[in-house]
Amino acid sequence: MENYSPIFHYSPSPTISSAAAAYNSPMLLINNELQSHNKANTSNNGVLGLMSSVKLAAPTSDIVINSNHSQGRSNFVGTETHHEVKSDKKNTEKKIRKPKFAFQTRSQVDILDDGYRWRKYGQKAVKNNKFPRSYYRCTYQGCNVKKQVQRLSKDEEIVVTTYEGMHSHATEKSTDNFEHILSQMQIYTTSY
DNA sequence: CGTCTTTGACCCGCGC
DNA sequence: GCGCGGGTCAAAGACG
Repeated sequence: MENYSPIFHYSPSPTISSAAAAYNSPMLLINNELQSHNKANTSNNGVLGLMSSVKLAAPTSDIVINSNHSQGRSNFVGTETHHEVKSDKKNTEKKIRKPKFAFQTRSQVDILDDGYRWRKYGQKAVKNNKFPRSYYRCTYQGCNVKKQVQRLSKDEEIVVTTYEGMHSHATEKSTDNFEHILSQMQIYTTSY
């Protein structure tokens, strides 16, 4: 697999979408023209039907972002979960909760470029799913953000990307397209 | 040669 | 306690 392509041409934008900014969470660039690896023949313009249906989901949710386009196809549903993590290995059983943020995306490529650099550190077969789940960590020094990428076996075009943690740095790339999408989103918060 | 992926082993929590 | 499933580590290999 290749590295992330450094070529990104999103037009500059002065503002950051409120949703992603609120979470201080990685911004998903819903734009896969940069998916240079050829898992699927990306001979089209790189849209790959991504924009047609984007969803966000997670097993447990605190925050749900949902937006239904008038055509009923631009579905954008987001959930943020909190994951308990031990801060120390010893008796400091201080479990801190890390925010989790899962995107469910209809795409033929597994890896959605969100502007950050990720290093893959694991891959596991998932039960009841013929596709493996991949584990990535942000390579920025001191940034401990992780993400998981998983394709549903129910619907092979659905890719679930789960972010965990908050980036301590900015992306190197513009987040324009995502902002455009997020501008159409509504945010619903639910408490559990 | 440095960076990143691959992949089996290992660890840990949880349910039985 | 044991087995299973999910998550991580780390050595080895691939690649630019």
